Amino acid sequence: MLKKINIPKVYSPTDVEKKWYEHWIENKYFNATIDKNKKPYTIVIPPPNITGSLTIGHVLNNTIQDILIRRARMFGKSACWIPGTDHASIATETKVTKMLQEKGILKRSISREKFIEHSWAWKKQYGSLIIEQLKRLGCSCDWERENFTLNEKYSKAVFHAFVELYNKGLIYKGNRLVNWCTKSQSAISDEEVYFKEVNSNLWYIKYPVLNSDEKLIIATTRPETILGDTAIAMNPTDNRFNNFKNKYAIEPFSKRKIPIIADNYVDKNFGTGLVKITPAHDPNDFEISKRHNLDIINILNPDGTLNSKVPKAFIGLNIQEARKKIVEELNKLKLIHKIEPYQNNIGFSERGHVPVEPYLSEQWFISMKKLASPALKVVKNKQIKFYPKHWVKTYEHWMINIQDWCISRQLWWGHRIPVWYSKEDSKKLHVSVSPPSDIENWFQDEDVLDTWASSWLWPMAVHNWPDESEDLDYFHPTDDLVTGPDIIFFWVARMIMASMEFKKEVPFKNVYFTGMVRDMEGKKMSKSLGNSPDPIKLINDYGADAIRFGIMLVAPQGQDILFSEERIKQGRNFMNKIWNVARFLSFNSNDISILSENELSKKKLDLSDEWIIKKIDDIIESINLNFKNYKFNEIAKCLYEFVWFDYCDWYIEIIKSRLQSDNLEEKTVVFSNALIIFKKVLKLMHPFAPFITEELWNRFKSQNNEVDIVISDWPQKSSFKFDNNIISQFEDIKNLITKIRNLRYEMNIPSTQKLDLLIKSKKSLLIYDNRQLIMDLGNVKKIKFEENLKRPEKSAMIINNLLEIYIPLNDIIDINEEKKRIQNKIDDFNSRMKVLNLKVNNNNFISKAPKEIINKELKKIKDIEENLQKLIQNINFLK
RNA sequence: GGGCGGUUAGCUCAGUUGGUUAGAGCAUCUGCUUUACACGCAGGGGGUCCAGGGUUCAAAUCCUUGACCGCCCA
Repeated sequence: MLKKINIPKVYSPTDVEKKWYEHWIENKYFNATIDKNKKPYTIVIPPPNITGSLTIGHVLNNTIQDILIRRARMFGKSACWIPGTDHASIATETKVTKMLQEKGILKRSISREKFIEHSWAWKKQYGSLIIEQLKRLGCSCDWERENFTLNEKYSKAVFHAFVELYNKGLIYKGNRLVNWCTKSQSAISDEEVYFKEVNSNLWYIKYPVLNSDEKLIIATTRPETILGDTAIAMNPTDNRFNNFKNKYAIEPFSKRKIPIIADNYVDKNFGTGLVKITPAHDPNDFEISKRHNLDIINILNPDGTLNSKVPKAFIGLNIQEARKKIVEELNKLKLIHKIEPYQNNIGFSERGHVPVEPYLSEQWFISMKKLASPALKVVKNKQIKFYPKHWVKTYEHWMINIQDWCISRQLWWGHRIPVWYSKEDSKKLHVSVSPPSDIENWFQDEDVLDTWASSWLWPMAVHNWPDESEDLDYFHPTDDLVTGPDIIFFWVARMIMASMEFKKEVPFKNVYFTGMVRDMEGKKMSKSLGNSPDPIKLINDYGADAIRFGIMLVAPQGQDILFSEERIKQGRNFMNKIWNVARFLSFNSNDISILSENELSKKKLDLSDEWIIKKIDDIIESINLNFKNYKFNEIAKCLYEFVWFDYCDWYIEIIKSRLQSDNLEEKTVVFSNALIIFKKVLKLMHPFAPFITEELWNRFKSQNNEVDIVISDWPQKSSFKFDNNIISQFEDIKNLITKIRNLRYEMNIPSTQKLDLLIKSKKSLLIYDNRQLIMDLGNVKKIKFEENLKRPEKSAMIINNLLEIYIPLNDIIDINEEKKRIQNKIDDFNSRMKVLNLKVNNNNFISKAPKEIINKELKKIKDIEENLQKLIQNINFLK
C-alpha cells in the first residue's frame, strides 16, 4: 500500500544535490571492490591540471564518464572510476612563479628546494578546486582511489619507466632543435605551440659572391638570423643559378665564407628561389645542414638575446632589436634589394605567449619508432576502438610519421630526471630509481620530465604499477577512455605506447572522443577569450541535472558543440517536467496498493496501457543499443521524447479520468502501470540526471526493501506479449484526436464547446473501446455510429483511417469555410497522388523495386483514392 | 601543400544499412487561469537538404568534381 506522497511544488536542486551526494559517499556506493563474481568496469579520468577549474569542456567530458560508470554500476558490474589530478609542470610553475613575484620573491633568488616547498603549499591550497567542482557535477568517482601524478608512489612509476627505457637504449641525450620558450626558458612540446598569423615583411637581401662582383638575392622573413647563416641554397633543378654552384657567398657582417648548395627542399617559387640556411634556428635548415655537413652556429642565449657568437655591436640585443639594427646596417651597405609585406604564420608559446624559437640545445629524448609499431597495431586491429572512428586515420598518420619525443624540461616542479653524473667524470652516469649511495660524489640532472611523460602511465600507475597488485590485475586494462581529440597525440597515443611497452596489453578498450565546446559563434571556449561560462554558476542557477542533460542533448558523437545558456534551459525545463509529473502521480497515490508487473500482466489492460508499455520496451531496447554505440545524445533524445510526448502528453492525459473512477480495480491497474513506467524512466534517466532521479525514486520506492536508485538494477523489457498492431492502432486514435483539435482551430470553435461525432460506419471496435479517451482528449460529448448516415446539414467533416466523421456545428458553421477546408484536403491528396502515379506507372519501378515497397506504394494509392472519393462526394453535397 | 570534419526550417542541430508527407529545440503566429507543469497545454506557418555531374526503379543518404566554413599536420 502506497502512502500519500508529498512533493513540494518547486524543485530546488541545490539542497537535493547536496543531500544525495553526501548520502552516496556515506554509503560508499562509489567505492569499487574486487569481486570475482562481478565483471570489472573501469574508467580512469583524464586527470585535470591542478591549476585548472571546471570548464564546459570538463562538464561534457565528465558527464559522459559518469553516465558510463553509473550505468555499469546498475548493470551489476564492479564499477571503478578513478579520479585524480595532473601536476602540470609548466602551468603550475608559471602560476607559482607569478604568485611569488607578487610577494616580491624572484624564483631565481630562492633555492630549488624552497621553490618546490612553495609549489606544494600552492597545490595544497588550490590544487583540489576542480575535484570539488566535479563533485558538484555529481561525478561518482571512487574518491578513495584518488591519485596525483606527483605522489611518491606515482613518481616511482615514472622513474621506473624512465630507467627501463634507458636500459633498453630507448632514451638518449642529444643535440636537437627544440621549441624554446624564451620567457620560461624551457623547451616546450609541439603541442604547447599555437600558431598565429602575423603581419611581417619579406626582406630581399643581396649577398656578395666570393671573388665576384655579382650579388645573390635571397628572400627571408628573419633577417636577424643572417648572423647564423652557414649556407645559401637553391633547388638542384633550378637552372637560373647554375653559375653559382660550388661557389661561396659572403655573410655581410662577419664576412664568413658560406657555401652555395643545392637541395630539393628549396621551393623554386618562393621569393627568388634562393634561401639562406641557418641550421641552429630553423628545423628545415637543421635537416639540410646534416645532409650537407654544414656548420651550425647558435646565435641566441636562452633568454632570446644574441650571444657572443655575433659581432660585438649585436651582442645582447633581443630579436626585435637585432632585426631592426640588421636591416638598418644592410641598408647602409646597400644590400637591401626590396621589402615586401608578408603574412607569416608564427608559433607562440602557450604559456609565455612569446614567439617560439627553434633552439639548439641538449635534451633528453625517447626514441619512438619502436614504441609506435605495437601501438599502431592494436588500433588497426581494433583491440582498441575509437569513437567516432575517423580519428583512427589521424592516429595512424601521426604514428607512422612519429618523431622522437623531447622529454626534458628546464623546470623545477615535476619529476626530476633520475640521472646522476659523476663529479669526477661527467660522462659516467648513474641512471636509477634511487640515487647513488655515495651521493656526495654525484650531481643530479637539473631538468624535470615533460608532464606527459608521467601521465602516459596513468591507467597503470593509478593501480600501483610497476608493483604487482590485485587492483592492477582486476581493473586493468580499463574499459572506456573519454577525452578530447586535441590530446590524441600527446596523451592517448602515448598511453597506448606505454601500456604496450611496459605491460604488453592495451590500456583501454574503447576511446570516446568528445567534440570541442565552442560558443555560438564557433569560437573555442577559453578563459582568455572570456566566452566560457562558469559551470558552477550554471549549476547554482539551474541544477546539475539540468546542465548534464542539456549538454548531452546537444552533443552528438564527434560533432563540436555550440554552447549557450539556452541549451541548459531546455535541460532545466525537462527536469521541471519530470518533477511535475511526479507530483501528479503523488496526488493520486493515496491508499492504492501497487500491483507488480507480473500481477499487472494478468489484468485487463486498455489499448493505451499496452501502447505505453510497448513504447517503453522499445525505448529500453533502443537505449541499450545506443549505449553500445556510444550515442549519448540519441539516448537523451529518446528519454526526452518518450517522457514528454508519449508519457506526459498522451498517457498521463488519458489516465486522468480513469484515475477519477469509482472502480478501485480500474484505478489500481492504471496507477500501477503509470508508476511502473515512471520508475523505469527514473532508472533509465539516472545516469544522465542522478540527483532528481534519486530524490523522486526515494519518494516513490516501495516499502519492501527497494535500494537507492544509484545501486538499483537496470530496467528490463517487460514480459508482455503484444499484438504487432498496438502502435499503429493507437496512432489512429491519436490522429483522430489531433484532427478534432485541428478542426476546432480551423473552424474557430471555442475549446470549451463539446462536440458530437457522427461516424458513418457500423460500430468500429477500435473507436468504441477507446471512446472515453477520445471524449476526454478531444472534448467530445458523444460518439455515434451509423452505417447509412446521411451528411447532416451544418456539419464539418473529417476523415480518419477511411472513416467519414461528421461533427454537427449548427450555426457556428460557415459552409464556405467548410468547402474551402475540404477542397484543400482534396488538393493535398491530389498532389500526392500525382507523385505516386508517376512512380507506379514506371515499369522499371514495378520490375525492379522490392515487392514490399511496391505494395506499400499501392496501398497508399488505394487509401488516397478512397479518401478522395469520400471528400469529393462531400464537397458535391455542399454545392 | 596533405589529411579530417561540416554545409538540412529564421537560429542551433538530428536524420542508423538508399524507400516517411525530411524531424527536434529555440524563435515566430493563433488560442488557452483544461483540478502536474506558463520552465506549461493545444494547434499552425516555415525546407531547391551548398552547387554541378553520376550510379540507381528510387538519393538529404552512395560515387565524383567544385565552392564556402572549421580543425589538424607540414
